[in-house]
Amino acid sequence: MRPHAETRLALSRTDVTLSLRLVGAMRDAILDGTLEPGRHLPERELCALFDVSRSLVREALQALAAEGLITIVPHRGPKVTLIDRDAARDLYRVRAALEGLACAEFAERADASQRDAFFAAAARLQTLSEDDPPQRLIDAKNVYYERLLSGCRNQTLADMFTRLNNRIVQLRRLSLSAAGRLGDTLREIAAVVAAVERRDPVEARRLAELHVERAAAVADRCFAERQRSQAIRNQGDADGQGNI
Amino acid sequence: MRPHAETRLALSRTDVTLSLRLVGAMRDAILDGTLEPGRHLPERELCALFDVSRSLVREALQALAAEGLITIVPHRGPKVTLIDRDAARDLYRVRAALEGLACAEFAERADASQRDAFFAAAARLQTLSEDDPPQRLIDAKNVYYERLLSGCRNQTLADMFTRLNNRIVQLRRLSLSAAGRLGDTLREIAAVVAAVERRDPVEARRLAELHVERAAAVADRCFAERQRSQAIRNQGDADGQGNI
DNA sequence: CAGGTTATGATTGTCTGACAATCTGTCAAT
DNA sequence: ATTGACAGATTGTCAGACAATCATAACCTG
Repeated sequence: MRPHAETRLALSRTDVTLSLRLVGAMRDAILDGTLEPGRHLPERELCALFDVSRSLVREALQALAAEGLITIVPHRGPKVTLIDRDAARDLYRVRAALEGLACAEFAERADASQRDAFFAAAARLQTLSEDDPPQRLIDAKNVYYERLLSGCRNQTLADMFTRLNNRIVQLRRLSLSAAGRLGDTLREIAAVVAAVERRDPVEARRLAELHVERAAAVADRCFAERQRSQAIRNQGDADGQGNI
Repeated sequence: MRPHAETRLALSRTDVTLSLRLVGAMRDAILDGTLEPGRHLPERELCALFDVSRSLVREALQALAAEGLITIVPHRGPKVTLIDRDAARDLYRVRAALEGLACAEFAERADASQRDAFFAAAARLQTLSEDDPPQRLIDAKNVYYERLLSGCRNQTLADMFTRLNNRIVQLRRLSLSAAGRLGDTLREIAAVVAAVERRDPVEARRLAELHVERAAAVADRCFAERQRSQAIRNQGDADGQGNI
């Protein structure tokens, strides 16, 4: 399993089948907001949209449902999972634990080149400001996490974190735009990176958890505001998503 | 989402369709070892085994693959995921983080009845000894975890932990039988429960993590022994499972 | 008009059969 | 023994069919 010389030469066995590409395409469409949260997704519509047969659509739906990105209610069809305030809180708490673990693992296990790559991504992140286009920020953060996870040498952690993060993406679209938050974010991350740099897993973990908790608080405040402004007009579709 | 009175009366919308029952049946078959780890699973064989069509089998396979219980290599078909030593280590590290979080959350958020139920399960666990049939031990542990998770009031955490635990089950079949381990296990758990009882989330978390780390060490030792005894006879199917 | 009932259309759940693409193993040829 | 070609088995993908169920509109009935 550990990459030997030959492993580098092997062509990727993934992404060859239509099935896999479909799952990827649907996932992307959900993550980038093309398929909005809460949206109902009739199978035939998906067939037309991606130009594949119903079999493939249904297989892909099963996979995405297992990832939590869509929610299937029997006989009623799939919907893009909608995250309410409580669910968001839940997600962030788990994320705090996983991100903390990731930072600790990285601090302990990453090799020199993985550390270099990670610090480079962290430095790149610090150069950004609120004026930059949001996509650039998102990309930079993705690279940062990608390298963090790859240095952990823990595939299970990487998979679980990535999935969790995917589910949170739609929230970030709201909470990241919170005014003045970027500065705090970068400071918090810098502290984490510093701890990682001096190979202090305990402190890296603590700071990473703190960072996520702060982000969660911001997100929760966004929910509170949205809730207040939207008043009491939405009770029809507020449920129907808890039991994934 | 929070269980109100009506929620208790609602009939489970789940488990009605054949599809869902199939996934459950296949999951059970993997967890109880009927389908051994590493075993190749041709679709037609599964069709015959569960008496359903290929469509359903393929959908179920997608779901289980997303859970990590089976591994699908394109054009080569599905296999029951085999967990090697490194993967086991990875799983246990994540589990330590999640179990620690769960205990902390429970200590902070469980209500009186959830605490009662949990303590009862913990007490039941303490009554067991190495002489009891292993199935009874497994059942008791399952109840313990079930109540722990339900008291966390965090569905995401419950789902992720349950899945992780499912993947670890096949390991437990080996490591739990480690001689003399049960006493330690029970002592460690008792310490966790005590911390939960006095509502000390920080300590509960620390002790839970410690407990899982100990279990991981035992499992790793089992791997080391098995590796030494099995020598070098298995290189044909040792790989083929890293990239889930 | 309110409230419940039935008919209707749309969507999902499940099966079957088909065929191309790909893998695995065999067997002959060098 | 290595190479190459071939055959059988398995997966990947599609299309079509029909029953079960849901959502809704039309319909009674009081």
